[in-house]
Amino acid sequence: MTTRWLTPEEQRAWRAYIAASRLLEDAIDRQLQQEGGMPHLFYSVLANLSDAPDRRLRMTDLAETLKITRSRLTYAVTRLERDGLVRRENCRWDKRSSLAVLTDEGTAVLERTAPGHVETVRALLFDRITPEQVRQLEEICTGIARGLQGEDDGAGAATEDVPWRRRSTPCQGSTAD
Amino acid sequence: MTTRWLTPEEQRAWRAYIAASRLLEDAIDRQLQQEGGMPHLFYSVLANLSDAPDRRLRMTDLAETLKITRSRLTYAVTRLERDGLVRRENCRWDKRSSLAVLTDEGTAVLERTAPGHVETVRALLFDRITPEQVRQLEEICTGIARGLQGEDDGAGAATEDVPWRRRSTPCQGSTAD
DNA sequence: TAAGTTTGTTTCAAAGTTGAACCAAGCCGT
DNA sequence: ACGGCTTGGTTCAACTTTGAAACAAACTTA
Repeated sequence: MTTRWLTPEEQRAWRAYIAASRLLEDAIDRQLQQEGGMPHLFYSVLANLSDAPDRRLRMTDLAETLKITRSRLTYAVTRLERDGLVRRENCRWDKRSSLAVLTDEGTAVLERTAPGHVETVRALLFDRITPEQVRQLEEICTGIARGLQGEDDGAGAATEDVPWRRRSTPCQGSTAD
Repeated sequence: MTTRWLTPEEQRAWRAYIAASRLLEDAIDRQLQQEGGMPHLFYSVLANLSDAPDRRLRMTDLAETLKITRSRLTYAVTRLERDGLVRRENCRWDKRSSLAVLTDEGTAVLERTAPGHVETVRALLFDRITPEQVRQLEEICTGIARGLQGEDDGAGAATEDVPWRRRSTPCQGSTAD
């Protein structure tokens, strides 16, 4: 079958998207690196832990919400652990699992870093688009993400609710990425 | 001044965006790595050269359109050169500049790889959003990108039109990223 | 319960990225 | 023509990411 090339509109959108996403990530990484001494992903690890019940999360669950590989997360947590911002803990119910726990120092760093980060995200993104566009963006991205993750883990049966699989309870969450 | 945290809508949009962009890039990188033996960025280098007049571009110009650092581009081109897909050439007008030139082999690889790539972009993105959303996406991304690049090079005087700075002439361009 | 499978995590080497430092070559004013 | 500034590109070490392989602890089933 002959390739369905992109229409001119699609091409423009695609190029704009590539450009925007690269520029945005770069800018955020730079800001966070300068003011927090860590790349965006590492910040997200802290932020997600901070929003989790008891400030701890299983490696796999964290990797899944962050949409990264387990291997990548292992590296990040190892580094954050070396810096004392996170600590590893063994899961009591499943000896295979390990939990990443946000330390007090990690919390402090996060609290010190969050305002600048949010400021940046605002300045670069939300201050530049209308509320209507915020909705559109969410809508678009949600759809894309759904298509991309569901592919293998099927929208099938809900995960059994064993204690160590409990999903995060509502929290403040103003810093999470 | 107290931080202006993200509203719930903004948070949802931000998270959705992060998730979608990570998943999307990963999927595209995987596809291209498998079927083309190179990451997305390297493909984009080939695609952009292919669309350039005479299939060649100054390193700086290429880096600028790709929104990456010169250093990163140097690495990519070095690798592509090793693989014979790109060749470096000295600029006749400015001895500092070097041009990246797409070789015949590079063209061949690109032509062989492009359909699969476009297919993927379609399947993961454009087949999942409405034409209206394509427009919205372009609009949003264009705005963000504008804000992010203009910051230092000011929207000021247009670059002088010396021969080796000539901007690309219209081409087919159905594969460019 | 032993064998086989799946799940959770880490390890390791190869690949790619970052940012600062460096070297030329052009540009400008004197 | 000389010094100083800017521009184009590369280099290098430190860091991060990738993906396959290795382990170990559950789970399943005969």
